[in-house]
This record gives sequence, structure tokens and C-alpha cells, in this order.
Amino acid sequence: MIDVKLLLEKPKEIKKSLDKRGAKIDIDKIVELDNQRRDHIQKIDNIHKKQNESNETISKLKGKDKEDVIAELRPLVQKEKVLKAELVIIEEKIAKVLMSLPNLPLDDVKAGETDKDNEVIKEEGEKTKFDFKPKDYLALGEKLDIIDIKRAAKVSGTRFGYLKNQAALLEIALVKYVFDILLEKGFKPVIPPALINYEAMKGMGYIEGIDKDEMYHFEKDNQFLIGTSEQSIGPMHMKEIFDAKELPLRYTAYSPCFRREAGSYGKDTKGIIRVHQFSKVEMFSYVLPDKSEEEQELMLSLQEEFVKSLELPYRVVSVCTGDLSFPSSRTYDLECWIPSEKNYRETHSTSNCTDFQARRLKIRYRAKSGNEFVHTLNGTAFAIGRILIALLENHQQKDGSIKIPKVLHPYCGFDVIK
RNA sequence: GGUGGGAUGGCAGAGUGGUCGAAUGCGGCGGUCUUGAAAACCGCUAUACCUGAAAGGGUAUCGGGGGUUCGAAUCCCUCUCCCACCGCCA
Repeated sequence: MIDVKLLLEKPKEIKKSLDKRGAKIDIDKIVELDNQRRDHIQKIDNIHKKQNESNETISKLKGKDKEDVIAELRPLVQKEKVLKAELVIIEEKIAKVLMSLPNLPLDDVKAGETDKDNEVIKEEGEKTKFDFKPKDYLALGEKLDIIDIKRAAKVSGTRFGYLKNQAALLEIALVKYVFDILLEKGFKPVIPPALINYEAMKGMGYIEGIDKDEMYHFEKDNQFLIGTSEQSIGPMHMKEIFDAKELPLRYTAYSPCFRREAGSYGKDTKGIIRVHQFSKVEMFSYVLPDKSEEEQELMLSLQEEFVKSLELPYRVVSVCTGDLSFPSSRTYDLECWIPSEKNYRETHSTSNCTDFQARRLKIRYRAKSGNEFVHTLNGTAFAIGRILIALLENHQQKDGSIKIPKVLHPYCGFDVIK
């Protein structure tokens, strides 16, 4: 949520910033509503003041004197009720507008409309070359009996997959490998709930943000399956106030992720690149406001370290304003080279959500000048399906076997999949 | 699914209609004492909003919402969550 005070102080700047990412706002309406709000608060406060003043004497009075004072107060009660009801409506209107606005992009984020406008900021490693005709991951996976789409279709439907045999073991290995690195860096490991309530989901900015159809929603319980563990980790500390010395607080979470992929008909329909359920290890940080840019660089550098250690070529793009997610003020995507597509595909993403989620969730820290909202950030450690695809395709050999990167050997117990 | 008990400040925990934003203890901050520290003693120590240049002034908040009342932490209704036991069950 955007700070309403900031919005009233610098309406032009905010409008311009929102404009950059295609969000519209009627500033005059907000100003008008805020005036009404303050007016109502003052009137109500004045009534309360009068009541409080009378209350001090009323308990000392008896008989007719008491009745007289009470009679004077009676009309105020009705007046207050009306004002209060009006105030609730005014505040709801303001909240509705504010909650529907996305986060403000950071100043240096490039303006653009779609992912085509994203800016490549770095390219690392040489695109994998083969002295034979490389296969795509699905052909490899089916031949090796480690990915099974056909049976998943039978059991669940389209966009599901079984990871079997070495692929199943590889998931466990990747998780443990990346956990070990992150624990070393001070991240706290978590297995979060995959089903969260409405308040948590809304607080994280995923109700207004993307099409609601993207999420699995259980109406009877008003609960949502998480699309990323970020949605489960962020609200852990809602309505809490940190001590400044507790920050930064870093978590790494391993969870399943569920996505309806409602808006992607016909896109990536084959295989496991876009599925309804996948596992992911995620990083999540709560930091002091002036440390969030630094924290995002840390997350990005960790992501690069992970990918490099798996001997995968990749590039980093800075996501343009039009492609930012609702709560994000800056996002970097890390894309691994996928030989069969002769293209880079997103395997990692990191977003700086500044105080947007913290404000919605009321996550603060004690500062010298009072309590301030923290900044929150999230980043992928490993999205298992996608990273598996990159591993299979880039490390395939002429005979169809897969060479496993050295760092994973101790974790999975094999150095090749045949 | 059933029955019962709870939810009060950073934490623990009093408070059953007015003078209660709330006793007390712990923790935290500052001070006295001390070469330093501990102990002891003294003082301070919630959040949000309105108003104001500031100092300050005002209002609200005892899990959430509603009700009774001139007045609610306290009485009534309701929701959520937590705990205990019983039943079922991975």
C-alpha cells in the first residue's frame, strides 16, 4: 500500500510514478475524501471530549442534578452514531483506492509495457554447445524415466508432472544443497503452510494484483493455496514490531507452489515448464528501509552463485515497469539458457517490495523517531522444475545421459543419470 | 464433530459498570553509588489518529465486530484464534 500522507504531499510525483506502470489514480478524489475524513474525526473527538468532561462530574451527582446532565448528553449519542457510520464509509472508500494501487517503481526502473521491454543487464557463461543434436528436456526426461507427464494427465490433468527416480532425488539434493549455503549465510530454514487465509494473501498484495483466477481458492474456508512461499512467509510477522537490531531477518522456505495458469492458455503447454504445482526454495528478507537495495543485490548475487555452481549459462534482466508484479518496486529475473528453445528462460526472480507489503501487514520496527515500516524482499533460490529443465538440457550428452554438476554429487549420490 | 476454559501493555499477570491507558512483577532506557561491574536505590518506559511551525493540546484503543447504558476491560450477542479433554483419523 502506498503511504497516503506521501500521496497527499507529493501528488504529482506519485501520479507520474504510477503512470509509468500503467496504474491510474484520481488524486482530487483522494484529497476530497481525506478532507471529509479529518472533518469527521474532529467532530467525533469533540463529542467525546464533551462526554468525558461530563463524566467526571456525573458520578458525583445524585437525583435530579444527575438526570439533568444526562439529559443534555443524550442527543450527542445519536449525533455521534451518524458521524461514525459516515466515517467508516469514507475510510472504506479511501482504503479501496489505496489498496488497489500497485507499488511505486524505483526511479531507475525502465518504463515499458511487456517483458519484451525488459533490459538485459548481464550475460554470464557461454551458451552450451553440442557436437550432436541436443534433445529437449521432455524427450530426455521421458527416455530416462524421470519425468512422467502422461500418467500425471491421467491422474490430475494437464500441466502436472511426476518427478520420478533420479529427478525425485535431485529435488531433495537441490533443496538440501541450497539450504546448506543459505543457512551458512544466516537464513533461517522454514517449511511454511501452503494454505493461507484471505487476510494474509491480501496483505501480500496478491488479491488486487493479478487476476484472482490465478490462485486456487477454497471458498468454503476462504483459504488460498500459495503460488509462492513468499505469500506464506511475509505474513508470519504481520502486526509485529521488530527491534531494529533483529534486522535483517532472513528466511529460506521450501514449499510446494500452486498456480492455475489461467491466463496462459496455449503457452508452454508441453512438459513441466509451466505447471500447476511445483516445489520451490525461496529467500525472504525483512530489512531496514535504507538497506533494501543492498539486500536485493545480495539476493541476486546468491542466485548467480547458485546457477554458476550448477555450471549453467545465464543472463540477468531488469524487469520493466509494465512487467512488475503488483507489490514489487524493482525486479530482476535471472534466466538460464535453454538449448532446445535457443533462448533464455526465467528460472529465478528477486523483488524489492519496499514498504508496500509491510504497510499492508503492519510490520514495523522501533526506530529512534518512532515506529517505521520495514522493507520486504523475496527471491528464488531454486524453482525445482525450471532448474531441472536447465540441468537436463545443458548437461545432456550424446548418449542421452545427463552429467550432474560436481557440487550436487554428495547430495544426490550419483554423478550421471543414465 | 462434542464439551469446557481462555484472549488485558515487550513479557507475566491483577482488575466484574464511572475517578482505569489500566495495579504489581519481569524486561528495557536513564541516573545515584563504584576504579569498573554486579547488587541496591530513584526516575522514565504502549500504539494509532486529529490539531499545531514547535512546545503542547485532544481523541481512541484491554482479540475483531455489534448491542445495552449518559458512561463498558467489566454486562449481552456474534465472529476469530488459542488451550484442555472426549470421539474420529494421517
